[in-house]
Amino acid sequence: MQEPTFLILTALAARPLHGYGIVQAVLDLSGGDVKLRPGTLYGALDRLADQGLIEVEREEAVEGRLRRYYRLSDSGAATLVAEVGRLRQRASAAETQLRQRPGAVPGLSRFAVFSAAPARGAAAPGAPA
Amino acid sequence: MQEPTFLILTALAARPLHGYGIVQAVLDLSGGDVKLRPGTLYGALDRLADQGLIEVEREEAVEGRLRRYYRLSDSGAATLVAEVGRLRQRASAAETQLRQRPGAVPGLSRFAVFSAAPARGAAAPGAPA
DNA sequence: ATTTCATAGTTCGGTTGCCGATATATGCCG
DNA sequence: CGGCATATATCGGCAACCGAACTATGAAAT
Repeated sequence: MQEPTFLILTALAARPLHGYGIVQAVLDLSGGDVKLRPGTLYGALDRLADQGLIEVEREEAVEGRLRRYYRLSDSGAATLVAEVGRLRQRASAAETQLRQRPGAVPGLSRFAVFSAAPARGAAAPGAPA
Repeated sequence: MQEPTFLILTALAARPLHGYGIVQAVLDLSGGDVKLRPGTLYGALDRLADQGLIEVEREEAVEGRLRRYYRLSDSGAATLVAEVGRLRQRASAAETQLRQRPGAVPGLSRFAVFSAAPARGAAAPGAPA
């Protein structure tokens, strides 16, 4: 599963949202670095609905504009939970490997490798761009 | 960055490997669920070398068979570290959202949502397939 | 002796999912 | 009145991955 798809499921995990609401939620959840394009969003929405991971909850007409609300299905939630485990496992595996890297300083992992709050664009100390 | 690419960088983080060695390392690191296809592997290797994330360390001829060893560059290591932070952030965001999900039992997160060891194929308790 | 498997790499066609642009429509703000 | 935020639909193109076929050697199994 790719990042945009993962973030769409994530956005819908807390509550049903309509397309544009998903765009905003994903922007927020990703810390501002993933802005879903219409082609990505509606393509993914159709695909995920086909796969049964999400469902149309209801359709609302607000001021002439259509709002189609999507809800995460139970199967979608289970898929997302599995995917979270997968991401965590991948992150741990990479970290373990990086610690064995020639030149790696074992005791410095809590400085060099952050565990949350990515601080986008911040280079690892001592690691050249 | 997609999963196969991430795992290739991960495999090379500890030490240089040749193509076939990467396939085995990725299989191991992913807990057996990612078996790199040749098309994926050699395509990714060329691309990553172009991007400067990996470098050819040396070429060896063992019993008529060529072995081309690749090494993770400093820039590749920095990219991988950033990617690990990204994965962790995504995982946390999804978990936070899932806890707000209608029907989610707050105190049950350590049962329902595992933090490591995905246990592939295991459904979330109470969640239908 | 021959087949099969593991190792090791190359190439090519096909599919999927994402990107980017365009289009449509309404209401608000300057 | 033009631009912006809201809201969805659609289309062409591309990048990355998948799957299969091919070459080649040595070891193990039949």
